Amino acid sequence: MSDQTTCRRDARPRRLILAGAHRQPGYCLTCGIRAQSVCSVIDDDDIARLAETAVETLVLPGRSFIEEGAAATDFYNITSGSVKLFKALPDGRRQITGFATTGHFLGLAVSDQYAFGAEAIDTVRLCRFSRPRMRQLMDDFPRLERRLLAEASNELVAAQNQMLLLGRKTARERVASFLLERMREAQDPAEDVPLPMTRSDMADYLGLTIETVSRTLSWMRTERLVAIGKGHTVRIIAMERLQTLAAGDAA
Amino acid sequence: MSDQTTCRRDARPRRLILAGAHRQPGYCLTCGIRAQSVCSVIDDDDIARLAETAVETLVLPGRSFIEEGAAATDFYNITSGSVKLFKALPDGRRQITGFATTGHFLGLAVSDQYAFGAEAIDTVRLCRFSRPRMRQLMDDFPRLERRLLAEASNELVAAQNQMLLLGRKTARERVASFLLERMREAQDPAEDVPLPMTRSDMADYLGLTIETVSRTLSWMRTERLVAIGKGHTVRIIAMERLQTLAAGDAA
DNA sequence: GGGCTGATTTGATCTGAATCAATGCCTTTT
DNA sequence: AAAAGGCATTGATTCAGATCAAATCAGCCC
Repeated sequence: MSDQTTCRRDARPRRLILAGAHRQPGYCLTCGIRAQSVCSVIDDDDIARLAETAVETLVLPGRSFIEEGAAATDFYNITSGSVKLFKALPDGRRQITGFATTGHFLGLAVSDQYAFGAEAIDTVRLCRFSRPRMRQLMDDFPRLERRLLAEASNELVAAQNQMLLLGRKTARERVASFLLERMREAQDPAEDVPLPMTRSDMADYLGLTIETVSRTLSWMRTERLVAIGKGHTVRIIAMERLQTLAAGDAA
Repeated sequence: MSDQTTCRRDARPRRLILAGAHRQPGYCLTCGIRAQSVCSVIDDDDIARLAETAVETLVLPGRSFIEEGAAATDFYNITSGSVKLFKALPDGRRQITGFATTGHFLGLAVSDQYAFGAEAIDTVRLCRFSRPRMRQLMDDFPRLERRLLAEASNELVAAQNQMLLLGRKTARERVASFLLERMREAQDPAEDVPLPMTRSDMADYLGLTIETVSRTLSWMRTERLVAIGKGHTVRIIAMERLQTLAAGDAA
């Protein structure tokens, strides 16, 4: 743990640059997740402008690509994989402020510097947009700025819900809320809820400890609220009871 | 307490409408806080457009003007007074997500409905802008939308800091952080820190109880970190020690 | 298959803050 | 001026979750 912490603090963010900027519009034209991301507001006619701005990046599991406090030079759009966003205290205490996945746009919560760090949970692919270029795109395409404002609004709503959870919910209510949120985020809600992150990450997101997260999941299994599957998945069995618990409505 | 809670839940938001929309640009031209608010991006030449959109509103202490879950019809700009923004659970547990004061623009954290409630701490004056009209202004004045995106970004940064506080800080660290934040918000940082809200509100903001907030302030007084003044003010005595405590850096 | 490492679960004990209770203080009302 | 009401402080006790410790599990590598 101490070795990992040291390594994480001193290591420069490492990632593979695939090929630098792709100057051909085909890059963005063939993007599989364009429809669900902020890029969808740019028409096919103008797609070259977008493509010349985007730099595709691969980040290996456990590697970070945004360092808290660093100068805010870029925006990022996640094209595949899972990312944890976090803030840390000097003694290593950590609060994960969000989990981001395919289609999430990162970089709105900044002033001059990044207010958070970002680290890949599994293998992650990103498009990186430099802030000056993005600024120019926003000026040229007002729809883009409008879309970013909508993204920011959604993030603010989510942040307020997280504050309520952290400030006032019990451990059980927090874990229940977390499972339901993960389910909503999944591409196919009918399947098992994918939980690619560790118990430690969940704890850092919920303001709890690893042991309490584990204990609570075990309690839910015993109460037949969920079934804990293999390969980092959870199946929700008693959906309404879980929702009642998450809403703070249990008797 | 229960009587107040009941009243607060059932009462329709009450406020005084001063005179309806002011159709004369003089209204916004003479606004004392325009320079520090989002309205500053609108030039004097175009001020009539702004004035015809703004509805001045007076809200008495204790009254709410935004109801969580209601249809999001308006934005608000605070022109004087203090406001608490909050989310509530069914059993009355409450999390204050922010304190807003002069110059704060409210209404960005919404989807179709308001995700939070807002209530006046003291006498509050507001300008209200209907969302359709504001939408039109944003289209006509791209600077405005850009400014709102910057406001949203700042709010996201603040939200992340609040998540860190709620998720990982001790009670002492929380109260210290709160005092420093209030000091930064005050118009004149050289004077005593104004705390117009009750201990209960502080507790709901910090994820603590009334007693813990009071105990912690008393401890700080005993340790000569602060002096607790009359009329809802606190004077910070040992600034650096308080900053160290708030940063989670105390030994 | 065996060994190793990191993650997860489980058990026992501890603790920071919550809860409950009472008192004090300040402001408003009569 | 006295009473009432609301807020703040203080003391005693309790408790939800943290901390500490150990056992088990899962995945990877040889």
